[in-house]
Amino acid sequence: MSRRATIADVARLAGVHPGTVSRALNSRTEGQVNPETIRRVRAAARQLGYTPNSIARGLRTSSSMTIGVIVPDLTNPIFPPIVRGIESYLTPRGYSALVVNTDGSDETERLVFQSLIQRQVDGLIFATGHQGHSTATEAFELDVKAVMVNRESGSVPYPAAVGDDAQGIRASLAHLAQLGHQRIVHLAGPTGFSTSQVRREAFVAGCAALGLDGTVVETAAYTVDAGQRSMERVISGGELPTAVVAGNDLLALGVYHALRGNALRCPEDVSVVGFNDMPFAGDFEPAMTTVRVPHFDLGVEAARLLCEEIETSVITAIKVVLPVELVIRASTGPVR
Amino acid sequence: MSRRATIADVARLAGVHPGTVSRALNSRTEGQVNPETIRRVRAAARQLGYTPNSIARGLRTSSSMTIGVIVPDLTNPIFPPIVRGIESYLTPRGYSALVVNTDGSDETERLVFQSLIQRQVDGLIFATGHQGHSTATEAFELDVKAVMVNRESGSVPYPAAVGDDAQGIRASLAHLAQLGHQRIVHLAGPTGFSTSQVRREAFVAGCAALGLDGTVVETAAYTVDAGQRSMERVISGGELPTAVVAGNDLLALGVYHALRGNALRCPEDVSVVGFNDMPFAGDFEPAMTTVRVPHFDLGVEAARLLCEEIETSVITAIKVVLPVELVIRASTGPVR
DNA sequence: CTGAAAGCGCTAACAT
DNA sequence: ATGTTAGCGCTTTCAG
Repeated sequence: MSRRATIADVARLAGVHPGTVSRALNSRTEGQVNPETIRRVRAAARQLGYTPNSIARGLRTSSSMTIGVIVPDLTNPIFPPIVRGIESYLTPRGYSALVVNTDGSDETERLVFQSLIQRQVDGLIFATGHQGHSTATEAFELDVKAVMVNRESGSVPYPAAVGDDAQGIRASLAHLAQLGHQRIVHLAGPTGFSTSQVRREAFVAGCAALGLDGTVVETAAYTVDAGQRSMERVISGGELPTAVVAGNDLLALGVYHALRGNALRCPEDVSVVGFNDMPFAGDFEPAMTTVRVPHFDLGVEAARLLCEEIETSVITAIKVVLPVELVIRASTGPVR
Repeated sequence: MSRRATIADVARLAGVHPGTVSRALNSRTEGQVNPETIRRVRAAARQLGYTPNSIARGLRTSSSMTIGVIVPDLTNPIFPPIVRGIESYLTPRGYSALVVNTDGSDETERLVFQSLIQRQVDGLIFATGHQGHSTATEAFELDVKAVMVNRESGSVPYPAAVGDDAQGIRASLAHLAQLGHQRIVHLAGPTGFSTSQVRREAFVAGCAALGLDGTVVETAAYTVDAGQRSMERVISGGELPTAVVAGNDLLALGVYHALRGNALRCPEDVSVVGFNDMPFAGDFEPAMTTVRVPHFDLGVEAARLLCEEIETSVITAIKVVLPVELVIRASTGPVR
């Protein structure tokens, strides 16, 4: 990469002072400079192929115009839409999103957090909230502006953009009750996540309200394997439920696998409801009944909350809850 | 965010010159400084919670330690694994990956390219290669170091990490021939992408070699909808093939939809082979026979090629081709 | 082994 | 409306 033109080169060619070039090229300050001069500066800049060096600008203005986004694993299909939503808000405002993965490890998260801080990010979006979230605590103590997305913080009063988990579970339960289901198992996501807790509590409350025989079964992680293992325990435990409300779609997929492995059919033997409506959930075998969470919009809202926090410099512990919608497909049917 | 400690603060506390702090804290130069001094500097740094400002360092060293990654759409399930592969190579080497989306628009790509250049990225990884790829041409002319991943460049001699597309198609054809299929349609991806072209040529050559009756049908994009539309044309066109080799899994999913919409069964009426083995391809209805492409490893190789280019400053127009593997599942069966 | 000094490219007071 | 000056935080010669 050959040496690139600087503001000094442009100034020389346009016959003005570097400071003037800076003012002429910045939309906020171009009002302070003669239109004719602006024209000359622009021409010189174009001729030299000048591109502002945002590193130098960032050093001077102490704002990098980049936002760190911390996700557990980009490969989990709910995160790409969230990230795209974040970018769709940030990009038009001149920010870039620096996305990093933690693989669910607090240790890794601390490392990537450090690297984001070194890069002088203007703010952080955590998709990794959980109880005892030490990185969020550290960020909070360092006065780093941040928000949570999808999951709420388990440890600090950062704003959050989340889906209406409780409503999603209530809708699932109502749907199952209407189909005649009575004995229902909830495969609860791992403890420590706000999503797991809210969904679990909504399940218990919902069963009580509808007079259903609900049982909560733990899972070790939000993964297909964990869902399969937990469901296999349910199956071998005797009394089969007629329906399963899974903590998310991955767990529901694990339920599919366990059912198939035990020559049980879905929905004929057991109905299954997922959560998230991850991409292609409608193409699974059987097409999955699940709760659609507006992940893209969650990303947009999180970015908006963060930008407001950055601009106003006040940490408003607001929570934005977006509505969810039960999508009924082929994995649920009448009890028989 | 309160004012953070700088190297000057550390120097003052440790009673040394800022230059010495810099040397003491940098692994490449710490050999030049007294161990006892290093200890004192480290203690002072820890006490102040000092974090190096990589923006300032980048300005001084004119290297940002960030790599731009340009993808069409993170929401397309083949890209997250590629991105993770890239990061897995870059992160341990101190680089960060700045991922941006183009949504397949050259205009958007030029914009994000500009923003990456302003951010002084040390190199670029394009997952967007195609014929007349103007952004790659621009990058090349600006002497920007870059590599291609998944698709080769249609316009400039940048190195590329790609899967063995031709081999994948040959394996698919051999599998279908063995099941007795004769009349086979290839749903070719849109022209202009190296993947489309290589797969299409391999299909034609493979059919000739195996004595199969192969027909190529165009698609407008690598999407489910485009696959469905093209397959519907095939179905309404009369003579139904006994098997379809789709340009990728999304197109194959579109074939599923078209078949279902016309009360045709897969694989009983038509066998279908996809390409990529995208996540959850085994959970579709029916479980998809497809060619597994090692996307994560493609990302690793691309990052490696780029780092070599950055370090040696020579653009070696190398191509790394990774092996692929046919994964046989339930969407292909004997002809009947 | 350490200090001194310069400067990466830019912006923002201040002065004119 | 434009020029002048200083300096963001760091690394890297050059001296000593």
